[in-house]
Amino acid sequence: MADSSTQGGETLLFLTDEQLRKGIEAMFFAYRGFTADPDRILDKHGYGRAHHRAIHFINREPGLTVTTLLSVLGVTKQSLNRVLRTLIDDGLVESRVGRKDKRARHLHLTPTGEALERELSGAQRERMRGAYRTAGPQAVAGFRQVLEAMMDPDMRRHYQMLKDDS
Amino acid sequence: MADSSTQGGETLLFLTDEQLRKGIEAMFFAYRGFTADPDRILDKHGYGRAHHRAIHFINREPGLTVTTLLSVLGVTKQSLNRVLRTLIDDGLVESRVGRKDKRARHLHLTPTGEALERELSGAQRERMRGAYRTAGPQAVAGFRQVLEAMMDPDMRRHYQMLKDDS
DNA sequence: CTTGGAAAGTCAACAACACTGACATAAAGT
DNA sequence: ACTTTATGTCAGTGTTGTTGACTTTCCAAG
Repeated sequence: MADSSTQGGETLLFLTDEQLRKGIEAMFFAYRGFTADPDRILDKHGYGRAHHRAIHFINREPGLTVTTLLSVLGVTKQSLNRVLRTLIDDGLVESRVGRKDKRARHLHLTPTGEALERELSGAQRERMRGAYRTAGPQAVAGFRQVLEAMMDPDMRRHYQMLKDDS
Repeated sequence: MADSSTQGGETLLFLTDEQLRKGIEAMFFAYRGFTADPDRILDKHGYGRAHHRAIHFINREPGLTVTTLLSVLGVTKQSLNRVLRTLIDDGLVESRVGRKDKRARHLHLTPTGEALERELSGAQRERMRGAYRTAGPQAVAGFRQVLEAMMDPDMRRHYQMLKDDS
């Protein structure tokens, strides 16, 4: 099982099961840290992780439609609707009828929504910034490369859509 | 990539909000890919992610006690107990009364449990192996360094307990 | 030897967040 | 005119997490 593989002329990696498991557990434990800070903030406001995800992607791409958000998040419309409903009712998200296509609803954050978004992403960026600083610039590049390779192709498309600064 | 310079011997990273957000989304999308394969397998067997986590850590450290597992997973005993109950009733996990301390229950996988563990970890290792190969050996080191730095200290202890091979 | 507390298990209630299925409406496209 | 798309909603269900209360077992300290 702890095999090394020859990939026709490509880089050879000798990966033992132990090394792979270490990577698997790193994902598990790191993801917990990754969500810990936002979870605390969300709890204060009476929201959950699902609200965070919606807010994040509405902020990333203001005016995106419900269908687009649905495909990014990978959940059912019933599930998203429950979350979106509360955010709209609470005045964090605005749903505007499309001008060209009047069926579509374009989602925007209100000033209140933007304030929560900043609070959430600020905490998460601090965690990310700290990890980056500890690990160093070389590590950051590798981190992103491995994560990108780990995504399903559909999700990678959404990811690569984001501008990069690199 | 990440701009860097040296100041007082320490490497400084100049990280824009866009770069940090890219890292945040990488975590989000990658974690989805990371759990996708096991989720499909678990579904076939009528289990969920919580069962997977329990099986994983019992396999990693056979004979660990319920309390230890509780602290690794970071859930309440009521929540774990529900999951553990089904795994024991289904004959995947064995709960042995401690010899020294008869209150403690030491958890082991049965052959059936080990079979499911191999199925699950095999799929997850394949995904990890593929990502590693795509990204290259340099990237793998960075990946692990950033993830480790992202963990909460308590979780990092559990992570570092694992032997490494590297 | 008694007692305090730790380890484990269980019951009940509840909440967040996902799912399926069914159905309704409006508007766009053919 | 007919079909498809986008959205929203109602109802029901399942997994996984939470609190709180309570019991049994049993180690260990007084």
